[in-house]
Amino acid sequence: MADEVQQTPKRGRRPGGTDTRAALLAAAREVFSEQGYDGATVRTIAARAGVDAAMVNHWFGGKEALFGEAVLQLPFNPKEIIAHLLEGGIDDLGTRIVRAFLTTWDAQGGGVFAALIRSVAAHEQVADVLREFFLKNVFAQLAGKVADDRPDLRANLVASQMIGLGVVRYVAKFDPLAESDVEALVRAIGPNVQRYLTGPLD
Amino acid sequence: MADEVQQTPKRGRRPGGTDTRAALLAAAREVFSEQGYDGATVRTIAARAGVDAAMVNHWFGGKEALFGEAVLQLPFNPKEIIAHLLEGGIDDLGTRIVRAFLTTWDAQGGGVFAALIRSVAAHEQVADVLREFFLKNVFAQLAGKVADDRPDLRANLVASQMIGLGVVRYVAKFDPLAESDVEALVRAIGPNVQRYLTGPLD
DNA sequence: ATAATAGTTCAACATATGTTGAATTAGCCC
DNA sequence: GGGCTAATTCAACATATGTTGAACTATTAT
Repeated sequence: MADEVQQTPKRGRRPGGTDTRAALLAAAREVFSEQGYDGATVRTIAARAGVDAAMVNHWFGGKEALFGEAVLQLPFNPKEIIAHLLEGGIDDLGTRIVRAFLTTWDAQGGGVFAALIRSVAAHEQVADVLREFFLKNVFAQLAGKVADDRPDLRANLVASQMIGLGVVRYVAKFDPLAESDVEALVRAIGPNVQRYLTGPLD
Repeated sequence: MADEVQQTPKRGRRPGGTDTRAALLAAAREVFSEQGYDGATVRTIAARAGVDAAMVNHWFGGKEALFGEAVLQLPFNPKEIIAHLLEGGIDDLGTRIVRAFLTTWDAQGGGVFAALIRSVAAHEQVADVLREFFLKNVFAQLAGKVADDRPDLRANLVASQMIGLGVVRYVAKFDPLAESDVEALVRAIGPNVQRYLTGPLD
């Protein structure tokens, strides 16, 4: 009598070749982007992926490992980008750095950059990881190409302008900078970056 | 016989004119500086102040209100600083802005700047408050003094370089920039800020 | 087909945290 | 000095969160 329709069973393995791991990674990138490390809960991420929270531990071993795979696995390869930039010579390198920076992060809607900043700000450990990352992937490559005196400082100065640009455009969202089009900002900021690369520092 | 020394009683009102409210404010500034809004727990702040966690609710009504009084009440007056900077004319304003920025935040050991960034990053609301604050106290004053074309964008650009400098020096702590002395950075960064103020933007 | 394995959910645990109310004590006013 | 008020601590609550183990089901291997 009881017309209990056999719904999709709640427990046990799902039918079909579902890729829960990939779904979690995608959801994690989204939620970490929106909420930062602390704000993003395992439950929220799992819900977005349509699976149980326990899957995070099953597939990644925990929240922190998931973060490592989701956010630090950037949606592009910085090493390649920089190598490519350096091929173009150093004369208008500042301009090209700014353009590459903006087009790269704009493509993500700025969310990934904001997530990185949030995580760096919240966790000293994350800051350490990123510092290491910058040193090996960005600064090391730049150092050999810029002017001879104080190349490390020059790389830091470039980083300061780029990070500040990212914070103002993607996190704090100051107008009109947040709404300006890429080429206008390239013209405004590029020459300053160029001075950090090849100009006199005092 | 029992030589039980009468220790300071654990409960009840304390003897002497203790200013618990001020102690909490001081502790809150410290802990928020070190840990950011989420990282700083009410219990940690209260412990640092040497009182019970319930005092936060008693004196401030809750953690959020305490944060508002502790961190947003900056240890200096930005409006005055900027007004003073503008009195010196516009020719080397960029240099003087960088010097004022560094000496101001260096005095706090960089902790207050880091706390602001952490809070902005973690809470959208805090970001709104600060954006408003910047607009009224900083940008509005600058806008009338810089070059005529696109004064708002110029102010944003200056902010981007200053914020980036702060993040690299106080939050991410990239070397050698984090360890450089103030005047070296003034010489390196000042001219770039000056260009944002008075130079051509394209 | 049957057994083994991997994937999945559920419930529960342990911990951390902001908050609250009762109990307790010091200062103040008459 | 006696009562009233404010200050303070303690214990407990409610909630949120990362994690874990048991139970259950689809797939895979034999």
